[in-house]
Amino acid sequence: MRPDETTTDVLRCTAHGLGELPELVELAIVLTSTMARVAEEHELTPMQGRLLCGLGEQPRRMVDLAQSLGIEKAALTGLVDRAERRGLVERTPVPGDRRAVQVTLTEDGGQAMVAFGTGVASALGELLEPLPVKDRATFCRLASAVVGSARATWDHA
Amino acid sequence: MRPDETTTDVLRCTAHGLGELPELVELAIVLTSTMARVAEEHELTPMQGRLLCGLGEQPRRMVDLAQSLGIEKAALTGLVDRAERRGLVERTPVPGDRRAVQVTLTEDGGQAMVAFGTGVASALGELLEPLPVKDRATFCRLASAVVGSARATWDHA
DNA sequence: TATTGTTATACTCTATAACTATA
DNA sequence: TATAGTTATAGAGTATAACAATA
Repeated sequence: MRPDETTTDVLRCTAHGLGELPELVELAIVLTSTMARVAEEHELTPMQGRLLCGLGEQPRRMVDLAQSLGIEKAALTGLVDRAERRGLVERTPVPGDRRAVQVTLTEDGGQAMVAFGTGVASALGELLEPLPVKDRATFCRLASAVVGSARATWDHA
Repeated sequence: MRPDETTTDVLRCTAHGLGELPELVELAIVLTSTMARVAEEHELTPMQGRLLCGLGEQPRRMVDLAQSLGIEKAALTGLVDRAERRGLVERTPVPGDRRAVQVTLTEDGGQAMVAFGTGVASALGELLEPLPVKDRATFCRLASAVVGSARATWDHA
């Protein structure tokens, strides 16, 4: 099922004077739904997609991954359990610290990761396609600026 | 817990030639996290926030709401059950169709809806604050265009 | 027969608290 | 003591399938 507008209705009422912010709410929903659709096409949950992408570069420890994904380590335990059960990732020991474990991509997981990544990039590309070429770059640049300042704020707090 | 980058890593590897699309993935995460944070500040789940906003204008029927939110009607039953248990909404009969029910905001639900909507608008406003004034409008305009074309595509399919 | 909504069931994602093992 | 990770528990959100009541 695909969402249409809803959350934005109230913003149109309560946020007058605040500009076109409701568009950002819809944008969040469109982007999130798009990624969820791509994940589903590859038989992944959105969170599994993010997990695989987090392992694209190299194995990561649980603490590290939990932080990257913005979830508690206990939640990650379950996430990795399920991904492991599906043959996407493996837990391996970390040399030099017998408390820790590394999570690594399996062969299948690596393929799923690449397929998902490619699919997301392609789907987002299609989303921008209707825009004039010049606007696409502008939009990405501004998106990047917003993300950057948001992260800067969070890191301070 | 707040997420940092992760999903975008693989895109940087697999999506070369596709431009700055990874920024859009991060943007989705930043926007979604921001709305989740605001919901939490008002003791709502993100989905409850969306539900309340969907009822801001007038009562809605279950089928209608499920469609707006992009979930199955059975899932909406549970969502409304929990919201009703918290005193945010009520189920009332629809005159003229004894199969249907309307969902309406309670007094509390209405206040929560306005508070949440205001909070979201304010939080999104802060997110744009670091941008030059001119860029803010541009960003919202482009966001609106992306959303519009995405919805147009979905409506066709 | 078709539509509206609920119930039953199962799974994913999440948090908190308590625990084990290692540093 | 502090850190890494798991287990236990509880709750939210979701889908599918089967169902009841009404149109």
